[in-house]
Amino acid sequence: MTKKPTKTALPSATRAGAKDPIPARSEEAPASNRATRAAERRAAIVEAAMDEFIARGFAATRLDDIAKRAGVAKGTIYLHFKDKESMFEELVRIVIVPVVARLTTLPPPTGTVRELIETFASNFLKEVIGTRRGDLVRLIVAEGPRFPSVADFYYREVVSRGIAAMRALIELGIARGEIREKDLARYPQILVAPAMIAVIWQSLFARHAPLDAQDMLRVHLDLIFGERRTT
Amino acid sequence: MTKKPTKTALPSATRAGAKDPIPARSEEAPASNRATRAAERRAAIVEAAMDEFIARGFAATRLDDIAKRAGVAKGTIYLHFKDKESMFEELVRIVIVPVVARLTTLPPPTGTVRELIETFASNFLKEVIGTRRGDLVRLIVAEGPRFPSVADFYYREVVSRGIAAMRALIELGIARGEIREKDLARYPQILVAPAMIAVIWQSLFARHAPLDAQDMLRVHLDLIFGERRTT
Amino acid sequence: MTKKPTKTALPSATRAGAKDPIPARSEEAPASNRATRAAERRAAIVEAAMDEFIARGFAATRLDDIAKRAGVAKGTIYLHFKDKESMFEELVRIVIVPVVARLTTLPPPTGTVRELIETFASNFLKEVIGTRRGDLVRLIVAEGPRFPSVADFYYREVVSRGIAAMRALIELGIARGEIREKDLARYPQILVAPAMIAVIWQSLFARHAPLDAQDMLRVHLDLIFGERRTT
Amino acid sequence: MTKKPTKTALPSATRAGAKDPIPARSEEAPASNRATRAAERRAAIVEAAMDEFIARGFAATRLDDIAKRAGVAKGTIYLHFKDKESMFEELVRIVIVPVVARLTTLPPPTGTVRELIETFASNFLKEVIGTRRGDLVRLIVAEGPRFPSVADFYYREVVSRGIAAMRALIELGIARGEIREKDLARYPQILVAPAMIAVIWQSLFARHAPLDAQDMLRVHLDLIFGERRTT
DNA sequence: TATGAATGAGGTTTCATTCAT
DNA sequence: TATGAATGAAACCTCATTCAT
Repeated sequence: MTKKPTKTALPSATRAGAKDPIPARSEEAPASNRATRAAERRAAIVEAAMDEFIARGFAATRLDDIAKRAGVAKGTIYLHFKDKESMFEELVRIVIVPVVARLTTLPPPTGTVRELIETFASNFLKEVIGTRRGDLVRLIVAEGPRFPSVADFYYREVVSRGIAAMRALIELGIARGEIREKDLARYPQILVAPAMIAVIWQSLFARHAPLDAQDMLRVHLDLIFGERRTT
Repeated sequence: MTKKPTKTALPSATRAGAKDPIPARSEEAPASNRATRAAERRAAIVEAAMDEFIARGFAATRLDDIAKRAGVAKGTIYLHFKDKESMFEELVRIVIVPVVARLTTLPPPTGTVRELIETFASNFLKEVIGTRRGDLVRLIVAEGPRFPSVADFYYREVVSRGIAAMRALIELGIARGEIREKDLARYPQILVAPAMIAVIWQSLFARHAPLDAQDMLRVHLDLIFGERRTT
Repeated sequence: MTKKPTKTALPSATRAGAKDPIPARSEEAPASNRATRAAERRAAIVEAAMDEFIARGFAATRLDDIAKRAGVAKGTIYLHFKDKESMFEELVRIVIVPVVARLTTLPPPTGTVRELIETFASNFLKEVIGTRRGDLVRLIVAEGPRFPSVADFYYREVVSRGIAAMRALIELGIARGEIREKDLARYPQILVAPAMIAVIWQSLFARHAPLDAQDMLRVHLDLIFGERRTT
Repeated sequence: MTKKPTKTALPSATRAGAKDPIPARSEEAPASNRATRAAERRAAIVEAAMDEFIARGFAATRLDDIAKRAGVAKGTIYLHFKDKESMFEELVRIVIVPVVARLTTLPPPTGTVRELIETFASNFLKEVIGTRRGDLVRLIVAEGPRFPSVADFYYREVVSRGIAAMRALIELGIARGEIREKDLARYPQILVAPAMIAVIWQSLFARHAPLDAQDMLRVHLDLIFGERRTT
């Protein structure tokens, strides 16, 4: 018994339909050809790697664990990624791109600006706070300085777009007279700051003092729109 | 690499006292005895370790580099710290405690609440943004989940106190009629959120889009206090 | 820098023909599949480790030397054993088990009890004295107190069985009238004591005063069986 | 370890009269001068080192622990011993010499040979079994091969003398007709073998199966002297 | 003589990466 | 394409020894 049998026994099936729509259609597509199999494996690796990187950070994550969690051999990872570092960099892209894609498919703006922002923020909080996507934000904050390409990508794809979108909304609100503070358009960061804080708070301090992010956001919007809103 | 020998630049400090009855020690190099030397070394290690941990994160930091940067041998570190992990945990305490101590030495509250907050925040930004203390915040965000004791300590010593202090100020502002949004007292996090965002922004995105934290804070305070203030 | 740079200086030459039956059988062993190769490596590590542990004791043995002697990389050892300590513990089992297995395949007891014991002891001495198995006994004596599990295992598998077997023989001898000293059955240790002493003597004092273990044993049996036997 | 120990060459002068009568006269010599203090420290180091070496073996013993146990600073050890290896070698001498000295001051042989041996053996067992002296035997068995000078010294001072003394006794017994087995004089080891076994048994297996060494020895002597003795 | 902080070589162990199958 | 045994550089940590006090 010199070796731990491990086996972990959680092949890709385990988290099957849980996250993205990609993997584990094995029963309905038994004839899965080679390309499909490869794509499934790659997806499994991506899933597993995200989980591990989020849980441990880049340096402390072992490829061995990723392989086990993905249900592939260690060497297989190198068929899909050049090395650990570029895997991490690609990963962030792979995970972020569909999120951005979905967000940029904005619903047609209807209602007041406050309603728009409130709806958007509410969805954001629901989909991010306490989820893996929230941890991804924390991961980027953590590893950004050591992975400038990751920080750059994140800024380009997420932050700058988000800031621009917020600015557009703020300007609309100002034009419509919903927002009085005109300088807010220069700092859309203020709009999202509480949401970011909520995400980080959740990871670090939730067990000491739970934070009702939705309610906090409502108070914040009251500050900006200067009125009370009964939710 | 990151090495920076430093050498601590200890002057020769001709140890006197015990033997030579003719001291002849320079008045500016006071009795560098063994305990003092040890304390200096420990301080050098703390400095070096903070730099390395901030630059690389916990897992990627090599004790070898810390030793080189501190100008001591590898083994010397183990005279002061049990192992890498407890060194990290102690480090956060060592660096945070004096900061907290200074902040809790509150200046006598004079002027309007807005002036109080503005002064405090301005000092905070000046002393934190872009400094190692700001990076420490990012480090805690990054490593917190893997070092619960660090997150706990930070919450207990910094976050909970800061929240309490902010809440007191907010309630004072509400009582004095400076702040209209009464619910703000329930979420002092809103007050500090832009400052936190500024700290993180500085680490990650400053080179893409510099952020005038002081000005942003002024806008934020305008939202809260509902008036324009000429700085 | 208190010790010489070591140099080890025991390249593959050391174990030359001694243990590796492994290589260069390319034409007759085409079926050397991965599992077989792994088993061979494991066996090589076991061999090398036994040699090193016997030569230096547990604490002074370097895994580096074991690896070199076994012709594998240092990391390979950790594919087969959890760490140095459990390697040592397993090793003792690995080496002892087949010996015990062979001994418990008792030959059919024929002849007088003295003949039985004499044959058994003679074989024992031939197979143990001056061989690595003898050194293993010394190793267990040396490390036993620091490895209770090893001492326990050795007691359970070897000592208690050996004692029981000796006791059975003694009782048979008493019943048949060959042995007069009835109390001997209470202390079968007396029967084997000279053999143990011979093993230890061989390791420590042979170069000062060689000991004819076979002859000594004959004298000892004369004491027990009370008669002269012409060998 | 890679260094050959040896270095032997310690002439008897080294420890000349230095160590036997030394220790602990602190209460009767309150004016303990420097030489006395040094001798006391040295004795404390010897005591502590023996305990540690016996408990852990040579390689696993830390000078730090010896120093702590002896109540001196680590550096002090180097004022008394050249290094760890020669300390170990000297230690064995220091501890063994007075024992040998006492044993060689034999009481005048009176009574039957069996009585002589019985008395001697009884004292031996009482003073050795389960005491640190017994562990010293095990220590020498353990470290002997790596410290030839220790094994040599032990053989010269203890083993060869003991064998010679036993042989003389056996020959006396044969001459007096107490011992019938004349060949026993060629293997005095047989006489002491059970005692040695008892010593080792005590260290390793006592908790599994306690051994009444005194009683075992009586049975053994019955074998040799061919008679029953009522104790 | 005594101290103990400091050293740094060397030990054990880990893990990203390779490569024969 | 996939595997996973094997590698070996490099990390953490220990501890015999030195030396300034």
